[in-house]
Amino acid sequence: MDVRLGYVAMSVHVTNASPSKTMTAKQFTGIMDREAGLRKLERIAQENLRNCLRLLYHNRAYDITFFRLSSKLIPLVGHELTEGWEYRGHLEAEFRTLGDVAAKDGVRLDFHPDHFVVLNTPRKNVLQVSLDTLKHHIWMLKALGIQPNHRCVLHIGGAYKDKGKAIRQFIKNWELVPEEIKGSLLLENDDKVFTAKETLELCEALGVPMVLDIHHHRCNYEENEEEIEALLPRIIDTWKDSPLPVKMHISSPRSEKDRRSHADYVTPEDMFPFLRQVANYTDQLDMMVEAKKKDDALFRLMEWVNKQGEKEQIRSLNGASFRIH
DNA sequence: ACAGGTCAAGTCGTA
DNA sequence: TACGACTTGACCTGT
Repeated sequence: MDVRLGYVAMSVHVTNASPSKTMTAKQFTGIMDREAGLRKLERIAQENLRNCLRLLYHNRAYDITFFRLSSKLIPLVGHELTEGWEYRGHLEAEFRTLGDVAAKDGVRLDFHPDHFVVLNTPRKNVLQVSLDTLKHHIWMLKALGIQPNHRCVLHIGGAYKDKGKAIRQFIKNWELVPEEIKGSLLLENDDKVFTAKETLELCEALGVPMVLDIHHHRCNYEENEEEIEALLPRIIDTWKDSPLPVKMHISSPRSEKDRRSHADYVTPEDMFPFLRQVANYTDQLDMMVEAKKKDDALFRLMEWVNKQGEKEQIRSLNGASFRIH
């Protein structure tokens, strides 16, 4: 199986290159001239996009071809204070440049809209805002020149004291989700509420590919649930109609006491034995490394591959990719 | 330069 | 009904 590693949003090696610079609503309100405020937001967004471009050049230099974009590229977009803001024309050129570089390098880009996007909410207004946020993500993907299919990862959402009911609410709300948004989505198991098995069953019912987060699974599974390997063929099968390789998430626990939080680095023992299991079911995998040390965690894993890999029958391909037998 | 508090958004537990 | 925790980087304020 060929594995390609990716990292999330920002680099610890490229400094002063945040893609998530922002302005608070309070600051925005304090600017007397609203138009001047909007121009400032546009300048911040342009800076974020230029920083993303620097990250893509960094990725190019190290053969990293899998990357999650920040969902905070455009500050205050979707907030009621900026209603009617015509930001698109001001940012199209930057998005196109980014998309061109990513396409040239064969980079897989995706988003993980944050936890305010909740598709199984019983509140109409929350659903509406969530859908608006997703529409905005689809606009960004198109501005990058990317087909929006299977690019936005979400969790199922809240439990609302009854997980069965919460799943039924998801399916009910799904009817209200525009087709284009449905097609852009992926669902991921979370670390507190919905287990891998529950997420898988929903994905199968809706025809949505599933992103398995193995760390979340280790934090959250039913006692009587089958081993993860029993679910792997079905998880991988949810990708059969996708143009993209299967994607999973990996991280290590911060500490024994705080097992849910992400550690600085990924412990090889947390990853490679698991990859061997996955390799029984697919020959290609994109693995998103969710570690505090971002790209440095990825470099450390590749160092391990280069040093220890041979005796484990793991061979470095180029940059952040390797082959596991 | 640095430490500590605050920030749009949702959900959940507690009071 | 209201509030802090959750979690996170960025930014502000005070020193």
